[in-house]
Amino acid sequence: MINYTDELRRHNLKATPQRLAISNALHSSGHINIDKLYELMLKKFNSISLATIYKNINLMLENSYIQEVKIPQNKSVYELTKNYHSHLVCTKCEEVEDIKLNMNPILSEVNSNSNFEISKTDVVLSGICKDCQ
Amino acid sequence: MINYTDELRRHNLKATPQRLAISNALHSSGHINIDKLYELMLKKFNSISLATIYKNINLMLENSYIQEVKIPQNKSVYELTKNYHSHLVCTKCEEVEDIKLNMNPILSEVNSNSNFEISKTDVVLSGICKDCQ
DNA sequence: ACCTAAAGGATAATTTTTATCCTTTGTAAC
DNA sequence: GTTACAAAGGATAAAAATTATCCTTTAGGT
Ligand SMILES: [Mn+2]
Ligand SMILES: [Mn+2]
Ligand SMILES: [Zn+2]
Ligand SMILES: [Zn+2]
Repeated sequence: MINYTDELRRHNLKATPQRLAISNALHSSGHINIDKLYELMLKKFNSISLATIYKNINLMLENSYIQEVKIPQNKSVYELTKNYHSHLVCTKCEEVEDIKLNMNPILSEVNSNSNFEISKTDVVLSGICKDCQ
Repeated sequence: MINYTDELRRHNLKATPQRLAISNALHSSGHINIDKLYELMLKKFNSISLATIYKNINLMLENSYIQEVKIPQNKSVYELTKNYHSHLVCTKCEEVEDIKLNMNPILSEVNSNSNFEISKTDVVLSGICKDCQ
């Protein structure tokens, strides 16, 4: 149970109990979609509003406290902002893993092939995870 | 104005006028989202139903006639299925370009770092396109 | 302790997507 | 070319997802 009060404030977000709980849910799940997050939050706050979830997710995204990861053929998942990394998505169990990949080969390839100035790379690799094979 | 009759049938899709028009819209735009596609189609069929657009996009996806590309912070775009490639997205003009990238460096990196069996890679590079810089 | 802008909850409204139902049509068999 | 029929289109209702509104509560600064 990490205390995210300071981290929230650093992103100009008031440290409400709901936000602290969302932070911990994101931390312990790693990556989670809106519906699952709402389910989890209902266990802690039996009358939390779905609107509160949406409002917070959107505000946290605006303030870069969290990031959205778009998953092929599935709902987006959200995670606490961390150092740049790519994602592995298991098509069986739907689990999302972080993986640190060196993007230099790709970035230099783009550089030599086009005049595009890249500012962000989103890489999602789909397949079967260790546990599912 | 390419005739997509055979290509549609190859994917077990009846060649209706609406589907032929959708095919051509996808071909000439390269990548297009649902709303823009609907706008374009309305010009050709002034009474086409939005439901027809959705039904066809979903069926075409199921039959692998088209592919969805999830764009960070934006709506998904759709394209006719072609050989594997990655995407460049301009954050200014929103244009989506295809780019052929060699994924081997990444695939081998994953192989040495984990037991994940990759079957598909989705790479979206965001930045500023040639025309916008 | 007090003040106030911001956040939460309840819920309405809006937007997005899917389902339904009836009419029309693409296409295969004759 | 005609026929037959499953499939597709259009209109629209329904459902699902997301956002807005409004009033109450509260976090955090003074
Ligand atoms: Mn991650
Ligand atoms: Mn493409
Ligand atoms: Zn798995
Ligand atoms: Zn551009």
